[in-house]
Amino acid sequence: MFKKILLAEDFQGENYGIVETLKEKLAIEELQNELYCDKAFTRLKVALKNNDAYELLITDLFFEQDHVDRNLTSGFELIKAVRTLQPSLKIIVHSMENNPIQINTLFKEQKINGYVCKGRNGMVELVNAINEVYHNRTYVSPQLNLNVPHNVVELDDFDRAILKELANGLTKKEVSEKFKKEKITPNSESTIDKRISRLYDEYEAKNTTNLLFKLAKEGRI
Amino acid sequence: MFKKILLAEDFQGENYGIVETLKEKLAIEELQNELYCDKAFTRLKVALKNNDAYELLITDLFFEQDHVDRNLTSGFELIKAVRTLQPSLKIIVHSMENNPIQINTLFKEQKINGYVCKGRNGMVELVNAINEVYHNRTYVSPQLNLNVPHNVVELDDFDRAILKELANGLTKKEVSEKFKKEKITPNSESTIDKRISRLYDEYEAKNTTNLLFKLAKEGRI
DNA sequence: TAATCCCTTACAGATATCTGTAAGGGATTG
DNA sequence: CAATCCCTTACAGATATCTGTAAGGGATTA
Repeated sequence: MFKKILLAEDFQGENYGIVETLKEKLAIEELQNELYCDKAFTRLKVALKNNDAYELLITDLFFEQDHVDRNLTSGFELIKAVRTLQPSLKIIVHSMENNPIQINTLFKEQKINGYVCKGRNGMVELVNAINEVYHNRTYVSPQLNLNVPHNVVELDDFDRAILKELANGLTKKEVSEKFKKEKITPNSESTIDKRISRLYDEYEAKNTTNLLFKLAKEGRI
Repeated sequence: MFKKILLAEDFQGENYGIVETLKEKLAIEELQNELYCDKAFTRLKVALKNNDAYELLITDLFFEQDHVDRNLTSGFELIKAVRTLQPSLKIIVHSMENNPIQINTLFKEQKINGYVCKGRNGMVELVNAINEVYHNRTYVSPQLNLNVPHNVVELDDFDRAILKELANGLTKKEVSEKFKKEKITPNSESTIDKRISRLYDEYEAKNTTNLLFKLAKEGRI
């Protein structure tokens, strides 16, 4: 079994519940926990430097902001940072997120090893996930159906850049001007128009408001 | 200290974390926990019938749906039901909800005794809350300021009706026409315009897209 | 090399949005 | 009763949105 595990989870109750569960069900020699992404990252970094690297990271995706300044603000960012630091680290995500697209992306782009939904069976699943991942298999909560090829058209960086500004209430003209100022290309109003129109088709949206609302609800932006 | 406490919390990890914390920090003779509202309610009912009533209920507000049929689907409903069953029961709510209006309503209308936000300090606060409530005082997580609803202006039914249609991509003219057809008043394009403009002020939104996006992200619609 | 495709851009016209002004009516208040 | 407030509605003008057409350029392919 894993000898050294790090847990990143900002809810104190959940954090404690996981620690106690893992102590009880699995014989983990070293099990540390952190409430902040930055602290978790520092731990991983120091351990690696001391040739005593962690073998498994269990992390939440959403971390609430409080008075503490932070660099890494979410599990997504933590995972991304970890992957450049210690690419071989096993990662299990434990979160409320249930959007198959987001989760699929984590498996595909960040090569995470397991995904467990918080819920009524969360601890049982987490223990199973750790066992599976230890044996180099992946684990996904059974209630999730990741096979949704559907009309999944991925947003690219340009799409996201446009959508971000529109979400903030800029007009297309303002978006165009901002892109020109920031040397983002393409940047003509016309091209931006075209891109958005294409997204209307892809996401079956009727107008900008409808598009942004749908994407926000689906957790894509 | 309380002799008999019931916990209603659907996340297994959080549930376990709370139980272990209370076992460790407080000497509770009887501490039961349930993952479903209905089961919690049944427990309360049976205990009351046997003249062995619970003294405190700690409950979450949101309970995820799964394959199990359910009658009570949320902490709100559980609390409402409890108040007709056992009006004197002390209640502490432990949830992610941070909308002051919702929480204020719980204090005012349901006479809950404490409110603790899930978070990095959740367990410490929960223990404090239990102590306070035991001494007949109320407890509210310090990060919540219930007296300053700030920019929190509640949406009324008319607002919601308009926003729902805009989110679905209807134009204001179409919304007006739909309202006329469905005998929803007021329904002139002008009044709908005015309402939305008021919401721009209240939520500091720049246009419809920005407004809908903000509200969607805040989970208000 | 020529044909083709797709992206970028410009422009234009029909709608839609947003912000004023203003009139009328119901409810409240002095 | 009159003054006042607020809601509803109409209307108008300046912008913004959305959808076409079309021209030019780079990349791919026959």
